[in-house]
Amino acid sequence: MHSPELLKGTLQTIVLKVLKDHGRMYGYEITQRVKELSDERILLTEGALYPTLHKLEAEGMLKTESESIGKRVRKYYTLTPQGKSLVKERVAELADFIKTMSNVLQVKLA
Amino acid sequence: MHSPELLKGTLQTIVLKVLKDHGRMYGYEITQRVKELSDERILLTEGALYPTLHKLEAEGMLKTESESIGKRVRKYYTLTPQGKSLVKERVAELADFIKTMSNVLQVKLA
DNA sequence: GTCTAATGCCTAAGACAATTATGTATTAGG
DNA sequence: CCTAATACATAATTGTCTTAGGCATTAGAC
Repeated sequence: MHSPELLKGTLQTIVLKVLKDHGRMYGYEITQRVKELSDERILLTEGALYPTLHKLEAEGMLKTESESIGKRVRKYYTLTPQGKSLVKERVAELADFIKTMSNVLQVKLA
Repeated sequence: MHSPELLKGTLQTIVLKVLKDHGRMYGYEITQRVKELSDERILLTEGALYPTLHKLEAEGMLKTESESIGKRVRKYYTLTPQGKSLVKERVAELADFIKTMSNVLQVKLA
């Protein structure tokens, strides 16, 4: 697990990007996917994830559909067209940030 | 300038690393060096820098010497042996974080 | 058959690092 | 003379996240 401080500011970008690549997903699924992609290093907490999803929805970046699985309800999220634009922006921004940090730290990126 | 949220958690690492590479430095000098290394993208604010330097000093990671330049006083910071260990840790941690993020975002790092 | 871990959603209180806003003072340059 | 750059510093506020709750269903172990 990474020092959680480093994750700050990256959560929205991660969520958006995973949704872009995978399409329709529900909250829990997103946490699992990120866990997998990050090799257990990024463990999204629910207290951070759900507020973020709700915020992105309120801003019109995501739309939702609820689906019943047995007696359980799943809430699926999909990117809106606006959301798709935002992903590009955010990913570009974070990629640029990563490159800048690599320069400053003079770290080689294999 | 980057979205400032992304910087969170990286400030200590940046300061430590710059001090390791350049040796004895004073606060203002650090801001200028980081600005240069980051191609104007990372502009350390004083409200963040000085508290960080003081904190690292209080933890025994840095030692200080004051020097008079004309009527002005400069406070020079140098890494202690403990500080040198910390740099390695922090840089390794951040490098690992960067790699993880690159995987999750599937960004190519030229 | 019962108990635990995993699945699945959610909100609220608090921590923490950084931004923004100040304050003070010196020095170089137009 | 006045402004921008140099140089230090602290306080109030902001924002994102962690921690800590709460609720309910389902699969699997024993």
